[in-house]
Amino acid sequence: MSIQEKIIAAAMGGVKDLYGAEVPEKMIQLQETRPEFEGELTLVVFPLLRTSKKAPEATAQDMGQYLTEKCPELISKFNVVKGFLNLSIASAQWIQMLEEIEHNHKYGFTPVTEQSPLVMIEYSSPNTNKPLHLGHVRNNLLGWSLAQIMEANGNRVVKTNIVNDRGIHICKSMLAWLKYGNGQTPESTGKKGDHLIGDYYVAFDKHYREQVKELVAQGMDEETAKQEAPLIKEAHDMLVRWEQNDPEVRALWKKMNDWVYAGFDETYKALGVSFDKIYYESETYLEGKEKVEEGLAKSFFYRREDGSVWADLTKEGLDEKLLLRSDGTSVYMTQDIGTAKLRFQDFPIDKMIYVVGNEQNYHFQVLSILLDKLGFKWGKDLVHFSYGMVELPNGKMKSREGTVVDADDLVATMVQDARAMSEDKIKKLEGITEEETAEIARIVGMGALKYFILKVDARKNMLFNPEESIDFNGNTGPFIQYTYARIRSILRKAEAQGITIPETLPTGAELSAKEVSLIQHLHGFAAAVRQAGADYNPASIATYCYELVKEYNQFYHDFSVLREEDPAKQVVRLALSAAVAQVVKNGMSLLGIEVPERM
RNA sequence: GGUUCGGUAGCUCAGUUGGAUUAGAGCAGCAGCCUUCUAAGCUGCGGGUCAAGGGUUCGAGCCCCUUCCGAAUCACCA
Repeated sequence: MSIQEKIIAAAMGGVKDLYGAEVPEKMIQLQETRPEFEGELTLVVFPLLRTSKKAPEATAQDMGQYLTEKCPELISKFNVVKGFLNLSIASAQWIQMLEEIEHNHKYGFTPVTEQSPLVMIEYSSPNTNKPLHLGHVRNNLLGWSLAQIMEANGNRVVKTNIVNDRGIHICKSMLAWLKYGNGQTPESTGKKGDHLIGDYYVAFDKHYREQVKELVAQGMDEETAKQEAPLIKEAHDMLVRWEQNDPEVRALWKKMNDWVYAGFDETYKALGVSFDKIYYESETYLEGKEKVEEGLAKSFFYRREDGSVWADLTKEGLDEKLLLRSDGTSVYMTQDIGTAKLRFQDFPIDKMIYVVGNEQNYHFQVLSILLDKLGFKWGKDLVHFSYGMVELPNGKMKSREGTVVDADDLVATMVQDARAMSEDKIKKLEGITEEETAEIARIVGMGALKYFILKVDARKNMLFNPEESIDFNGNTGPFIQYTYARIRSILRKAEAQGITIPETLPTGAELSAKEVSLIQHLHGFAAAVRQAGADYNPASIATYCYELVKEYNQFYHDFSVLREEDPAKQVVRLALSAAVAQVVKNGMSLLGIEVPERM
């Protein structure tokens, strides 16, 4: 039972003994005491006034008296400010709490068992016609972090990726490669496959627009020209041949997609993300048609004279939604239904989370209704983890204007910056090798990038200015990593000096306010993990880590661990430091951020 | 126009189910602190009509209503 729970139980008893009435638990409002007042926990008595029929001060006084007399081992003293009863908790209680946290290396995490709910998280979901950019980076980091958080909350997690590997956009790249590629390959050019394909996508667009321009110059109106340009016709023709399983087109398609996948794999590896199961739209898009036919048979959907199939969602306050085109081919929605079908065949999903940008809020609103109608039990409560766009100072990223921030470039820049940053500092570290230096630069650079993105509330659009490098000081990933490295250094030195943390901590030591506050904050990790899971909110974990570390740095500045002469105080401080390091490491792992032993 | 989501310091962002005279961090600016466990740190100063107005109550940045500003979306594109 935690200290909070003990106090709440005692306070409920107090209300009954003092005022003769049972009150529900939520009437006992316990919160952390503000730093400017004495005490650690505060009981807000306003909700109890109706029961006590006394003034706030008098009620708080009653309760304070009762609690100190009833549980002297728990509460050492109290003070009353208006309707706020500030309680000082006995040092021994805090030390005991610290001991529990320090012993449990997975403190705050709920174990996963065979019976745990199965949560599938879809994220990343790239197109195979261009390399990943900053928007994908946000998606991947959020998806990965969310997966870690769900797992820490005791869910079995299946991370999945749906690759959009078919459609007109891939045909454009293929066609451009055939026309202008001269047989280039990733090997012959030394270029990552995804970047190579991206170049051809751009090349297609360039030539296509030239053709359109030419047709317009010949007097054709622009809309017609866009449809009549020979290149786009060829691309459409290629798509038809693809759908007809033309061996030549399929072979080219496979070859080029494989180049892209090899490129993506490198980027995913650098970002530290992975998937348990990858789906390809080329394999799922036909499945959706069957489900639509099923829905048609059950009259969930209807067919128009031209043959197209629609869902009427006006009763749900939405529009009518197209599910199959008049030529019988499927649209985006149909594919998502097909993918859902396959997924449910593969896994007994209890909850489905889609990590997809907020531009698709409407799509998922509709998808949820459709999946529910079609009998997917998780359809109704599917979670669209909707995140905002990454904007540049002059607006959105636009590939046509060349303002896209490339994922690989960004990663390389971050690691480079971290390297430059650490150059002079790291030399001070004893016996540092080139490998370790490079590894630290990687960890710190990625830490800065990941934290920069994840600390922002996912729902919000966020700003990235390529002109300004991402910070390494202040509220940043490296700041947190640095604190971890400092603690590890203390722990190494303590070990070398033969100072160890005993199984049972001495409870006699008097704790400073800063130490108590740190233990309290450590204790809050479990609640922070729970909250992050309930809200699907990685940013709250980032904030938690920052605040914990900020507090530890103050402690670090004001107190010494190794030079403390009272052995009881020393081991408590050592245990406190070890616990902070452990919680920081676990917290950062929920963000997919590694922590270095030295930096 | 409908729907959804945002608006907090010069800039980037926190702010748990409503709680305490003074709404917090970081960056940028200024001023201090390294013979002592790593200065990627610590301390201090300046900086705000929490978009505006009304309401609910012991109490509102947070809840309700109206208005203003911004974003996304409302395709036989994905």
